[in-house]
Amino acid sequence: MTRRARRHWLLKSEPDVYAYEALERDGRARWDGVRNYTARNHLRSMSPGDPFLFYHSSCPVPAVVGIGRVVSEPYPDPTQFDCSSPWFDPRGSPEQPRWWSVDVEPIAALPHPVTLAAIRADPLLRAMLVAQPAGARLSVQPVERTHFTRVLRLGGLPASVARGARTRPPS
DNA sequence: GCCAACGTTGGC
DNA sequence: GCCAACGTTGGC
Repeated sequence: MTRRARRHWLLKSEPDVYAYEALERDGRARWDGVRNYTARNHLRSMSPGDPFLFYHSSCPVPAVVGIGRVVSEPYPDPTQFDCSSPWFDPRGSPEQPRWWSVDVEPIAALPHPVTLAAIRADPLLRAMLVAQPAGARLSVQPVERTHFTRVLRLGGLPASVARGARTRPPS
């Protein structure tokens, strides 16, 4: 059986709403509520095992603060069917879902968060979408492997951390 | 709080 | 299909 190469991603969250620490606390979370078609398309092309950068946005110091991994296949975002949810969307039906989710788990916090300013200041990183005016607002972004590795290096994590199976200690 | 950038909606 | 109006995101 052949496996497709891992893709790398960047997921944004406002720390006031759902911080990286919350993902560590929860151990696993559904990444739902994405209501942008480009971001949706990225979500839908994720595969279990794909690593991602966890980025804090709309806060005093926007930064990549941790990494995690996708742990499910993409599936219809249940909040679109829930009329009590703020993300309810009557245009989506179980037969023809409009919005998608994946489940994610934390891998590790970055010992040194990599700030947006640092990304822009680094010749190897400044091409990242998150640093571009055109990409800054996209909440689910693809990340090049070289960029992913570089962020880990600047953040003080060995690259092997993202490759291993489960690195969090059992609790 | 301001504002630039961009996505979405809806009239035509 | 075009485009103006509007809403949202997110850095500063």
